[in-house]
Amino acid sequence: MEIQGLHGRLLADLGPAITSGEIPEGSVLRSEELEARYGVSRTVVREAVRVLEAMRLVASRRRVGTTVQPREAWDVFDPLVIRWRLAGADRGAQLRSLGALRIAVEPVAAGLAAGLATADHCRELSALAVELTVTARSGDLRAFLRHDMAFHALVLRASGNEMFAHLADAVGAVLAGRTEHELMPHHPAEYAVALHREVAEAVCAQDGAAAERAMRGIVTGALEELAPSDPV
Amino acid sequence: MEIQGLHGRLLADLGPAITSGEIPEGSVLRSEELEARYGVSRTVVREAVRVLEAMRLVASRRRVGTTVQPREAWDVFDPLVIRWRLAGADRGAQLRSLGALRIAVEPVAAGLAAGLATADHCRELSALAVELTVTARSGDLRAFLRHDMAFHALVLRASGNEMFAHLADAVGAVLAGRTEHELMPHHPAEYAVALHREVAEAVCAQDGAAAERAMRGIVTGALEELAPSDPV
DNA sequence: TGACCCCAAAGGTATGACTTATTCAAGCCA
DNA sequence: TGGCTTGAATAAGTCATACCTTTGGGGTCA
Repeated sequence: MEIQGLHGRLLADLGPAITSGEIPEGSVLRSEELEARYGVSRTVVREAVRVLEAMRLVASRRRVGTTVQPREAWDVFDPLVIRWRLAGADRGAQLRSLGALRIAVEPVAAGLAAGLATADHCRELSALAVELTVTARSGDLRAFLRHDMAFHALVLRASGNEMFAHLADAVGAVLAGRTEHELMPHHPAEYAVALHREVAEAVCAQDGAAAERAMRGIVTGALEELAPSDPV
Repeated sequence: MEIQGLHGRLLADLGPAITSGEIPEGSVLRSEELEARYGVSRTVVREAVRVLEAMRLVASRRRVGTTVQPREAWDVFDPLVIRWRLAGADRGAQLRSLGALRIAVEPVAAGLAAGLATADHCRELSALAVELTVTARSGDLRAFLRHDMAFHALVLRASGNEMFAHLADAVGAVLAGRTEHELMPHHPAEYAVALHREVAEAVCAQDGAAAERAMRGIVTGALEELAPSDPV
């Protein structure tokens, strides 16, 4: 997944530095300076800058240099930007944003999936619901996480909407981040697991409204656990 | 907005060619060939390719070349990818995807906005609702579109969620595409305009549930007009 | 048949020369 | 004084070329 080559390394260094605020908005990076700092050639610097520019993290102008853009300009849907922000100081804000996005998207995706899911989808979803139940009871958080990610990714894929499907990674990152940061109880709440079973059943029964309702319960519950006060 | 420079021109040429399927999945582009075809230097080709690679439209490998990726790999949230697809053969699929995304996001955004909107937001939203009513009645579709885009963008911004806010352009593109392609009745449906007024009122009254309900009415209605049969 | 090796092909990197746009300031005119 | 023109400095943009590195594929040999 990681971009290879020197420009990839540069990108992996500059990107997080910008999204974390270490290089603040308005900073000016000059090519020559970057060449010297990283000991690479113009070619490499230019390619990395071009990619950052496509993400709207920076903007280069002649005679001025490459300016770090204000955060409102950033392409916050770019997978790399999301990952960098989740790994850095912005983690909290990013998790809240994604939480709201989940609230919006996942219930609708579940509703659509109920109308489109194949028999295979249904089987896999049911199996995952069982796994979730088992691993929640045994307290195996790692396995629970793995199945939880698979469950949500499957629903998003089964929705038949490519944009929803592409949010699977981001949703997975949220779930993973929650577990990594010990924001999960040692045994996942039973009500949440029950809701997952409900989603699976509703999808298999092609009951879109029920699937949507159950999924809405899951995501709103998740956000409340994360930030009880401020649901933005 | 458009990226300047030769690499920008290359990008603006290759991007649409790929998203439209003119250059099909699996095609291999060699740098040398692109240099010749566009009469530009290695530098320029490489920078353009690097950006396309960041969008996951292509992947380059040594000894092989730059391969066009399958559409499932594309970063479908990238603003440029969205624009290119809307402008090309994929227009229909892209509009349906975005329609579903609107159904998911806009009601939630309206609900959040009700809890966060400032007095200024409220004033502007109410003013836009009035404009919508007037221009709908007079049949001035161009002005109606302009205010409609402003209305939805404002709600998304007022939601306080940066990811929602960034969808404003995409939503605007959907609305614009609808008008451009004569998919609108000459006089926008009165029920839709009434729902816009309801959203404005609910947001001003800080009634999140009502705002969400009214907005849901708008977006589901919009999608049904667009594709009565298949709401994916 | 299969394992191994070698080479050519294509991208990756480095570098120097040159071009072009843009800012900033000095100078000029009103 | 104030605004306008002009010119020089600067940093990005482009080009051409040379060389490095990886890797797929074909050929060889056991």
